[in-house]
Amino acid sequence: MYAEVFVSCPLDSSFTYSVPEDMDVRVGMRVRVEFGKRTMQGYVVSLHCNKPEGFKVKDIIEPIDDTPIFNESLVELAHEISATYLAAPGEVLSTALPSGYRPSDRHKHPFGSCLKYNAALMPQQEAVFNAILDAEKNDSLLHLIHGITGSGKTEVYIKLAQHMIERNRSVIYCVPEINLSSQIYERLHHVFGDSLIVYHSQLTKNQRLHNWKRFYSGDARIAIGTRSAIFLQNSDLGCIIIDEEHDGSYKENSTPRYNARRVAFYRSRREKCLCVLGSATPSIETMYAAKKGLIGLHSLTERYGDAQLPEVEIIKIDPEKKDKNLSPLLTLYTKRTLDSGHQVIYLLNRRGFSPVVMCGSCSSILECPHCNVSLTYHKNGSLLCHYCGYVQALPKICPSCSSEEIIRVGAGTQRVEESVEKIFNGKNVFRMDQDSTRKKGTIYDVIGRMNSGEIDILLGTQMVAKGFDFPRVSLVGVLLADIGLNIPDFRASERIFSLLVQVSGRSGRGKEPGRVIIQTLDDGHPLFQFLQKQDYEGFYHHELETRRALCYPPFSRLARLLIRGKNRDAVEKNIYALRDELKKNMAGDSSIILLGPAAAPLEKVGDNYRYHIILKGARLENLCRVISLSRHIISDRNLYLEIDIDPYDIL
DNA sequence: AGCACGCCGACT
DNA sequence: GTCGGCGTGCTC
Repeated sequence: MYAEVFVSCPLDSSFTYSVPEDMDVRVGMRVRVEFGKRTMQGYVVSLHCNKPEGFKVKDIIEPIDDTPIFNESLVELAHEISATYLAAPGEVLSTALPSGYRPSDRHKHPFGSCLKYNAALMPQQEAVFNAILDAEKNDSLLHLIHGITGSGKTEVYIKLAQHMIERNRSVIYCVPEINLSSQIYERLHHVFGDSLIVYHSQLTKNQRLHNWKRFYSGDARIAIGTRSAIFLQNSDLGCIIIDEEHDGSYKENSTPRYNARRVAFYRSRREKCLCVLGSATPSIETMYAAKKGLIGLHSLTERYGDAQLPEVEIIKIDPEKKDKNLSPLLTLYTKRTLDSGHQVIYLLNRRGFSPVVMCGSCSSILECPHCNVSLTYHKNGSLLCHYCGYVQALPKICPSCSSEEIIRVGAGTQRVEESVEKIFNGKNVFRMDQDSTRKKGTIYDVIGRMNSGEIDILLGTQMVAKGFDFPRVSLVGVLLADIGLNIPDFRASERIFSLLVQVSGRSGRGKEPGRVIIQTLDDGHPLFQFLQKQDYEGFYHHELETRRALCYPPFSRLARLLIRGKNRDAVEKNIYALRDELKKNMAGDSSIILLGPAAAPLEKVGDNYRYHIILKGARLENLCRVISLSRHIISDRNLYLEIDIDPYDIL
């Protein structure tokens, strides 16, 4: 007996190993094999009796699993993903499957008591629930729930999940971040008990394996997790839920660069299961597909309970003024809100103390020696690179002109925390960013302290914007809405609009009406008009026209080819060679547009120079064909070619 | 991707 | 003479 085995290597084909007489090896098992000089984990995708010729066959060393942990349908899915994202099937399988050896159930989820499940659906929610199930009968499987913040999308998801589980089918519930998964975990646990598992990268390998097996066997029927949960296997998948479908974290940032949302579409089609996307600010691509009728569109326009959408005010701030971080109006509203016993959330999407340190004499900016980004000053006196983690002490004199006039420009969460504490003396300010929540469980702690009323002002980066449900927050302040708006990326507007709608939605979730104050340097930017009216439709149409004019998605598919390496000349030389090869292979295909080559906006990260080419094409197959034909041109082992199909950002 | 082999420069 | 640079090729 012989087994076709994939290993995690950038190689297209499987390898044949012989199965020793007395060894129990079945399709869907992981095995240990000798591959060249090393032993690796392999994935058995088929068995046969044809003695291969032309090479000597090695024995499988031993099976890792005693029973299969995946089936043929995952193998087919892996091939589809491999073809779409131009990654090797073995690499896809190793990403999709858990890698532990000994299943462990030692994982304990932190429990709090901040959320309660309310089973009653409001009429709109009920209508959406019914519409989706009706459509399912007609094999209409893809659905988008466009629901304003606080409209109770989660209740609809839960009802759908219950419906499936009652019919002995299973459910995968994807959320963008682990952060959110612990909150929703608790809520779902009340409903589904031990039938629920979690699946994300913060579990250990063995915990992942344990949960994978529980879901695979049908012992657990519902899984909540981040993007990797999209690969969970089950004999009868009934529904995939992609919450906050617009979120960029569904896109994997290393090979295979898949998007869990697209994988969900593939699985929905293959396994005839429902796929329900939800968002208050759907991605332009998803909404476009919905409006074209390719995805069923459902709206939730009312907030759950008695809550109303908050009132939004846009304030132009003067960068010259001393109180630019906290305008008089925001200060006033904050005082009022705190005086009435409510809570405030401030969003400042930038961590550290000050994002730029420059010399007042020669105006040179201190940059990371490994990346071409400015170093951020942190409170402990260090200068930190937010890309590669490089740390150095704040220099006493300017490295280029030796002047002693070192100025810290701009404000991050740390600096604003200091001034907010000063202004609202005696109030409890909590700063929530990557630096303050590095320790496990901190976020859970914050949730408890917000609910108990211990925290008055929660100040943080985009972390504070997502998914929280604090009924006593009635004011949200965005301290500088411009951060990230002007980066050279076609999704910048969409990202910021979504973030600002999301954070606005944290205000006014209880009985008290909410208010949002957005401070910006550029109140003329069209985005703010739509934001002020909480007008997603308006923003969508505006953004769609921009995309149409420049032929960006949804009017094209994109592929990004990036070469990185330590030697700038080699990178540059090879990106031009790649350009020539692509052009050659594109000949006659006028449907593909090639942009570049150019230095990537982040030209150097971690000592690697980065140059890229963007391809736009009407059809993904054509893009993939041209890339496949051209990629071999890069053979320099000191260079690395990143192929990113449907990139989320192009920095 | 690793990890070999292999073929030339500068060292004890 | 050999230690070690990284170009090229293979992995069942």
